[in-house]
Amino acid sequence: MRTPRKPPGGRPTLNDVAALASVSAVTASRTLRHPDIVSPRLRARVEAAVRELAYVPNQLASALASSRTGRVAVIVPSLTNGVFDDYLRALHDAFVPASVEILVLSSNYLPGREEKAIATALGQYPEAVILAGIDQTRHARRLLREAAIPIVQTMEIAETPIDINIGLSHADAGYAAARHLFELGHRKVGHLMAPRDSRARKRAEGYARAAREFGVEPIVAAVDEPSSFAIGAKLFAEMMQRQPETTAIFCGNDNLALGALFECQRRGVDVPRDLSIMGYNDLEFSACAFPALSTIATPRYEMARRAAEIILEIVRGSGERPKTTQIDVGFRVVVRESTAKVRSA
Amino acid sequence: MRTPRKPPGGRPTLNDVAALASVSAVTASRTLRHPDIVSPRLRARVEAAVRELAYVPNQLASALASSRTGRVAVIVPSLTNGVFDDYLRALHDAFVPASVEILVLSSNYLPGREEKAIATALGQYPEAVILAGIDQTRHARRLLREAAIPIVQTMEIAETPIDINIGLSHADAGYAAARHLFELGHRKVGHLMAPRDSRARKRAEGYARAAREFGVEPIVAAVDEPSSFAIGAKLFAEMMQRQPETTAIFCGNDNLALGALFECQRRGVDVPRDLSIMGYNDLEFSACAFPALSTIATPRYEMARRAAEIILEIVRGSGERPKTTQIDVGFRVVVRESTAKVRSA
DNA sequence: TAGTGGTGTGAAAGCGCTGTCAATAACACT
DNA sequence: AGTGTTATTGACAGCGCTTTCACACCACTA
Repeated sequence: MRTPRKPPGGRPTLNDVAALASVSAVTASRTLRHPDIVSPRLRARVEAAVRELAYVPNQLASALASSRTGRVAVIVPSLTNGVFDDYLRALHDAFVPASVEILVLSSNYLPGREEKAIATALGQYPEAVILAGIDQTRHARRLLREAAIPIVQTMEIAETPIDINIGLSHADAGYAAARHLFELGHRKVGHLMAPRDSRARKRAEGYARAAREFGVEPIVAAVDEPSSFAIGAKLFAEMMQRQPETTAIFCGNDNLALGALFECQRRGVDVPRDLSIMGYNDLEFSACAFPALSTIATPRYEMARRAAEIILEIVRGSGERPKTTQIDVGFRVVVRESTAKVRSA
Repeated sequence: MRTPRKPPGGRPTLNDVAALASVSAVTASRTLRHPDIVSPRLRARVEAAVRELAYVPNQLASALASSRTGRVAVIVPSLTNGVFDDYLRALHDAFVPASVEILVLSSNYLPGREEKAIATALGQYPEAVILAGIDQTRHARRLLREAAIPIVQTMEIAETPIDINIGLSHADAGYAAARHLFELGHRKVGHLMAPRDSRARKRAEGYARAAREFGVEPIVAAVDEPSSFAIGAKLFAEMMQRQPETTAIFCGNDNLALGALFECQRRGVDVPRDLSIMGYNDLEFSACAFPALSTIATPRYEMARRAAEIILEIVRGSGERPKTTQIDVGFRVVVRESTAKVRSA
């Protein structure tokens, strides 16, 4: 005589619902899953039982039995970073109405953490995985490939995508940002960056390329910390000490840019008269800052929306993969008030 | 002769690992779960098989069998909002090392959505639920109670908590913010708010109470949209049109405050000489803005950290509930540069 | 040599649900 | 009444894993 493993009286199960409604478990299951194919009387009975017991289906068991989890895993480097606001909002907007759950994991910009996050995510048997970035470890790539589900790498364009890829070239965008400053006549153009983000490193490459092209020396201030407003101010201070004659800066992201802008205001440096500031990402505050930040608009909402669409298409639809497996969503140079022609001193 | 439901050749299972390592499934399971109680030789064999097959345990099946999901559900009103950055970071910091998974769901500040999110969360059989806010619907409260797991309501202090409650009084904090301005001699003190957030409404009550106490007329500009920098600018513009003689504003959050500050700069309104601005939350940018924003510091990291600690204590520890079930973490009035004595005009 | 206790491993059952298919009920028609 | 057709419901097995308990094996003691 073995004792039952769990004492009775836990949360109600489908069997409890079925018993209360005097039907079989299968029928109860069907009623919940396909309410429109059972008779109305039965449906009413089952639904009453559900309410009466405050029954919540065990999604674990359901997923295990049906091998459909209705879940999509999203792995982003950081939650605490305006960049992924629009991105996650787009995913919500697309997936919630389709009653697909979103499992968000964060990797803190560490490839090792990302690999772990990917393994964790795959353990949940998601029906697709959306990644921010393209720099997965070897093992992570293998795990993803063997999962045999749609994998979407976003944010960046990859040379060799794992599967589907929607993004833009951060090197090109960084180049365009720097070029914008050079074309305004600036020659002492600094770059502020937080290199922990691999995409920031690519933007820096673009900046370096532009500098080479215009025949000027790159000036970079970097710090290995998560980027923030305060870091922007700090890097700006550092740069002005090292290179006081700098007339323009390109910041690896808008947070750094705004931090730098604040520091300018604090020091009485007039932007853009004395110094031009170029941001990156076009976050919400960038348009209403004073002066409004010139920046690179990256279509983050768009990227995530399209990722979601493609996934829904594959998972819900015919199951066929779209032919286009790589989409370059591009970027836009947004010129506002914080950048201006260099003063012919 | 029934065909198998799933074609073979999907992802490897524990059985595959066991077969490759020439052991039974039980042993393989044990090896993965308690590596230190099996013989080293065996462990090496099993681990080799795991690597060879790129095996990822099916967390669903594991959770179902053990009725332990190792998962905590977190329901926040918004991901796209600096307020929950520290909060989620604290949860990560506490739970990830304890290998507890965090399931983050967002309710978009809609009680109906929150109820749905709660049901979804409970379907995952989390071992605890952390809620931001205290305004759950009746049915949601019932579901939570019947789940018989630790429920932590955070951010606000509740009259009648569901279970554990860690927060602060937003009415008192709003009162303190307004009072700070009144004590600086301001009498025309406006309040900018986005009332979709119920905590913002409570701060507004505190503001109204302070206004009553100081015998002045409350002036409120509100808009039923998610708060943002742009909305802050817009509400400020609206308020200055209606009440041009306003000398101070209390903003329901720092985003609104910064938006208002930008608008001041744009209009040439000197902060704090012409106008004092008080924010709320003490987000990262508030300290480095120029002028640095006076604000109310809410210990969001702390709240989440303590929530996590209590949960880990209950789940991992003795299983006993701590006696203290409600913690008021308080708040701090942070006076920086954006608020000053009213000019005796 | 039998007995003891510890260590390492495996067989069986079942977590809560769903897919499949068979069974029944309900109805129209010849 | 008998047959066929459709709408509705139920029995069974199994998803991949863990728990429990039994068993095999070994060294050691008496």
